[in-house]
Amino acid sequence: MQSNVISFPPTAQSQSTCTQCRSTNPCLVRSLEGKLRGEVARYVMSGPPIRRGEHLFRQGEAMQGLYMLRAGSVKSYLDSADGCEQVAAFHFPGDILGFDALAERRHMSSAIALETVAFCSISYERVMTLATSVPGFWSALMRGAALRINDAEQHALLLGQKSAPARLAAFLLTLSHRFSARGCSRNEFNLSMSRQDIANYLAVAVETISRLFTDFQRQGAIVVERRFIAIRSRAQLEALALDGQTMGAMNA
Amino acid sequence: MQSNVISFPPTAQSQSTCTQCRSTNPCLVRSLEGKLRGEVARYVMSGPPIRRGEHLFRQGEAMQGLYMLRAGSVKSYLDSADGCEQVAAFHFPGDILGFDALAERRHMSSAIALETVAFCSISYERVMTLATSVPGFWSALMRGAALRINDAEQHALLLGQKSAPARLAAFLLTLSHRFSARGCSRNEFNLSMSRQDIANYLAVAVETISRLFTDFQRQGAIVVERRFIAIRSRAQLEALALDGQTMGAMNA
DNA sequence: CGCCCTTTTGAGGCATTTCAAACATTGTGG
DNA sequence: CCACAATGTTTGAAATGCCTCAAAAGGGCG
Repeated sequence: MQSNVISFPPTAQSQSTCTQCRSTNPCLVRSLEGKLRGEVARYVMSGPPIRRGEHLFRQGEAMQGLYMLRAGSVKSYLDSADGCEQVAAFHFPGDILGFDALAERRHMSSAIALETVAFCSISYERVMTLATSVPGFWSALMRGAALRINDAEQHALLLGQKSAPARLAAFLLTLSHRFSARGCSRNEFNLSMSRQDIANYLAVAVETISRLFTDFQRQGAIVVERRFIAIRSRAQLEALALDGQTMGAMNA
Repeated sequence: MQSNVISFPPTAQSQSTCTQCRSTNPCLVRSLEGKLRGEVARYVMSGPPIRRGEHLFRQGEAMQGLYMLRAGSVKSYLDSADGCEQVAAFHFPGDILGFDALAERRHMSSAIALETVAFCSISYERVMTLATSVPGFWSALMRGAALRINDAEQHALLLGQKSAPARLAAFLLTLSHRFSARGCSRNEFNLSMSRQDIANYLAVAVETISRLFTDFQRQGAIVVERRFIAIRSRAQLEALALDGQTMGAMNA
């Protein structure tokens, strides 16, 4: 698959597009108070969109800054020493990417566009400056990082405690929730990721995903047609998602 | 298991113990420059130690602040809707806990002491204040959060891409690394967690952990005696850790 | 229109789990 | 200090969910 490396948006004072931004998606800048918003907006860069298969950043690269998704969707994944890949998360408009690089100033994961993606960015230096000068900006960032932690921990819970059917059901419900939070239908949506991506994220074989989709449909819980998903019976899906798995898994 | 709820250290101006602290472990405060250190140290509270089985905080509780481990070890875990538990991480001296609560101001996971634990804490309000007033404090915190993200993502990779033997081998190597980074032997150490905890963290059955320990020992890679572990052949362990698992898992 | 990649479907195999039962360890009260 | 209970650990044998392999069907795109 083609994967051009995307150059970071120019650091020169390219005009911030925040003032003209018509996006209705959640946004780090827009969440700030009016006066502070302008302060931050000055440093938000907006580069050209990137297309499917292009990387926002790659594991091992030096950190440039943080990225804010404005449109499209992104998959982030890790490469292990032995060449395996693990999809860590899917990102949608309003999500902030790049926290993984804040410890070592170097990306510990890669992020690739699943479809054409528009995004904004703030350089690491600006982030540092703004964090201590603009009240609210720091906590907004910290909140973003905390959300990523929560999401990653939930991911581990999913992989560790749920059966394959429960993982897929929970995945669909999570997507539904995220879409509805962005003003989209919570019962009908299109998947921007392939079956392969879903399989990897859920740590099951592609064939299993395929079989489960048809099973779920046969049960009347959903309707699947290629990448289109319609939730027919949320209750049924929720029941499927609760089916624990294997081992007792009790501790503490 | 008894699990008394530990009250948060008094918010009254109890003297910070930072100045008298003799700990040689990594520390958020000690990592700051001399002058700033004093500024932060004023707000670091030190409560009484808690014993094995007592909680630092519980999932769902309102966030009080952040905790810095000074001695002992802690296990953090998530409860899912259907009563399953998933161990998310093990924490050792120098680690910061509580980031999981920064998004909702409410803990999304629980933390329980595996042995007697000494810790310091900073209230949420102080964290907010210090973050914008003390240069370096913000980035130190952010770094802590980023480390937690990296760790959680590695955890998902482990669960998603490795066979049971590879998971255990990788786990032992990670422990070895963390202990050596704290000045302890990297080849001999005592596990502070039970087989059950390890099994849950690695998402395999307890019996499997038990069998693997004896296998590893039989292969000459390690010596196990109760909770004591000695690494005999690091190379062999590393080979075991690399054994990928199941499915091709290629994407991007 | 044909090649290529993704998705689907089927059959068999295997790593791990589950179940069952000894065994060791720790803590407790007499 | 020793039985006793409770918990944690080990070991064996059988069961199973999911993977692997194999191959066909379906779409997208040059």
